[in-house]
Amino acid sequence: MPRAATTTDVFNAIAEPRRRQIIDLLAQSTRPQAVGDLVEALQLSQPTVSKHLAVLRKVGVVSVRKQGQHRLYELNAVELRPVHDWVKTYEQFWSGQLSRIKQRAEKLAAERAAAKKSSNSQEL
Amino acid sequence: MPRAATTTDVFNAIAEPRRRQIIDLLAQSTRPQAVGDLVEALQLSQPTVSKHLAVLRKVGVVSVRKQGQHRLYELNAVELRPVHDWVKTYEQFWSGQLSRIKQRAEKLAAERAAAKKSSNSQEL
DNA sequence: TATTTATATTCCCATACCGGAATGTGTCAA
DNA sequence: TTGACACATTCCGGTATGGGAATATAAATA
Repeated sequence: MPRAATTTDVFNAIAEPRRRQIIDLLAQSTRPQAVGDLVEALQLSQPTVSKHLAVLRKVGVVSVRKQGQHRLYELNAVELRPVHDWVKTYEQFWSGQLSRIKQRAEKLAAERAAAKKSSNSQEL
Repeated sequence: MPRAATTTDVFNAIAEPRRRQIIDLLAQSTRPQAVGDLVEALQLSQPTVSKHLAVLRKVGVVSVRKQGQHRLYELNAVELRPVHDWVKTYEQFWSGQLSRIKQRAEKLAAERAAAKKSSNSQEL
C-alpha cells in the first residue's frame, strides 16, 4: 500500500506547506479570493495553485463560487476541526504544571477503565 | 519536486493514521511501551510498526530508551505543538458567536496592517 | 557457543506525489 | 467570430511512499 492520497483526509491535505499558506491567506482576507490573487501572493505558477486548490476542495477545506470568468475561493475552516480536536488532546503536555496534574489523573482513569474491561491488569 | 518526505516535519509525519494511533497509545499509557506492546495493540506486523516508529523518531515525536533487548518508546508530545499552534488559529471559525465577533475584528486589524504596509488599499 | 527473542533495516513494488509544460474549457470584449 | 483572459486539467519525470518478505543486529538464555 502506497502513501495515502493527499485528498484522503484533512491530515494529508495540510501536510503540504503551500496548502497551509493558502488556508492562511484565505483566513486573513475578508472576502473570497480569486485564483489570480493567490498566485500573486504565493508567487507560484497558476497551475500549481489550481492543483493545490483542487486538493483543498476535495477535502472540503475550501469552497468555490463562480463570478464571471473568476473563481472565488473561500475558506471552510470547520473542516480543520478533526486536526484541531486530535492535537488539542496533547496541549496539556506542554502547558502549565496544573494541567500536568490533570493529565496524570486522566492517565490513571484510563488505566482503571482498561483494567476493568479485561480484568487483566497488565500494562496496555 | 515530489511530495515531501514523511520525516520532513511533524505535519507530514502525522498524516499517516497508524502513526497517530501510535501517538495516541503512547499518550494513554503511563509507562513507555515496548515495540511488541504496540504491535499487539495495533495488530500490525513488527516491521511495519518499527518503520512508523522510525519516522516518529526522526521528527522527534517519540524517544527511545534501551532496556535489555527491548526498546521502550515514550511520547515527546511537545513536538506536536507546531500543529496545535497552527490549527488553533482556526478554532474561532467554529466556536461560539462571541468568538466570531472577535474573528471579524482580527480580520479588520489585519487589513489595516496590510494597507499601511503597502499604501495600496486593494484587497489582498 | 548455539538458539531464541526483540527489534531494526533492506529490498521489492504498485502507487501517488509535486512542479513544469502544454493543453483544454469557459467567459468576456471587440 | 475572433481574441484575450482566468482557470482547470493532463502529461511527464524524479522521488518517496507503506506493507510484505527476508535479512541483519543485538541481547538473553540454554
